Amino acid sequence: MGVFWSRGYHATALPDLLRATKLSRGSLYAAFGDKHSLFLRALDRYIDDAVTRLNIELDPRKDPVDGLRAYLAGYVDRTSGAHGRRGCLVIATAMELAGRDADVNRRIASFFKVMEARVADALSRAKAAGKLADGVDPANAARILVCFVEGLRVISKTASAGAITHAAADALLDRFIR
Amino acid sequence: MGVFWSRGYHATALPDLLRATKLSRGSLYAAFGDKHSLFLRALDRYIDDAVTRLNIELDPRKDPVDGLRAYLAGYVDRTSGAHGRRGCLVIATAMELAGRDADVNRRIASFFKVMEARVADALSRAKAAGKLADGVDPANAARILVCFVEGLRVISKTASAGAITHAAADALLDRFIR
DNA sequence: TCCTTTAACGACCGATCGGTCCAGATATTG
DNA sequence: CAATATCTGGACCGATCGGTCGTTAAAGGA
Repeated sequence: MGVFWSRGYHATALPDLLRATKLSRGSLYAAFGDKHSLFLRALDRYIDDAVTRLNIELDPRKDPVDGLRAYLAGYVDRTSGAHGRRGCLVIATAMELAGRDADVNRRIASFFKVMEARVADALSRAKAAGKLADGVDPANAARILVCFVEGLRVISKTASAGAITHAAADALLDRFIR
Repeated sequence: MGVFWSRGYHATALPDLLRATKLSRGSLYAAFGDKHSLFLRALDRYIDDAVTRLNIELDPRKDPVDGLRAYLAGYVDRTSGAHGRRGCLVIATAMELAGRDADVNRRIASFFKVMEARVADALSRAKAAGKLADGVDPANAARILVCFVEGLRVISKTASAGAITHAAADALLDRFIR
């Protein structure tokens, strides 16, 4: 997974995968089929990890505002420094392959949908608890937050997301909660 | 430019470029040097176009709030339907090459910086005109808006940005202006 | 112990990659 | 019109791509 994450699909050559898996060519093809299948496996694992984290942070049994704060803070941290420059496998894959690879497209679309749904759910719970500012629609706000964090990962491929970003994330959430 | 935009750097092979430029291999190399130089040229043109548009939309002589609205609306439109699925050359390049190509990194970083600066400037002017909501910091809000639009381009690689997105963009801006 | 079965290995494959270079067409000039 | 300069096209190059396959080593059972 790591090698695809660091380099992207096309830029990852068989020798890279062999080095990463410590397998020989033959064994790798016996175990995973082909490069594309192996990539799909890696992508699935990456997405699983992300969804798991999402389910923890935005757990319905926890306070939704705390959850949202943790969700945003997690993204800010993950986009800082070296981690940030590594980027995000989902976004890189979306830009590189989503348009021409149906298997990939399905996975990415579903992931974004799940994330937006989880965030929207947390916002709805916050609204029900009277913790949202007036006139905030959970669906719209969820899309805003998701776009914000994904955009974060993009711009922090080049510029490190420093203190400003943390402040921006806080400021964004503060616009929604009361 | 179009072929790099549609396919990405690595996935664009010489034959694609020959077809797109209607040049032969020899002529193309005489005119542009190599694939990398040609790509940089395409990237520069793409960025130039974007900056030009930015300068028009956020022209200091026009109303900053109108400008910001046009800026957001432009991105939403550009991420809808087929245009959206084509994605954004800057983002795709950022994810694909920024980490390993200094020339590319410089261009992308500078572009994001310019965009954020233009947006922050418009927000500052809006604040000076008393059009911003209480407690809104132009620098933070600028980062939020930039991340939002870039995130928009990412998620609309798979899901079409429909009416919800338009509403989200409006909702976001409405949180900042009074 | 020896034979069978399984799994790992890397040499090898055709295709295609980015890049070079020369033959021939075209245009220019005296 | 002829000689020269310019440019273009595509054959060709070594390297590397993703993928296959025969060989060899290891493991399991009788």
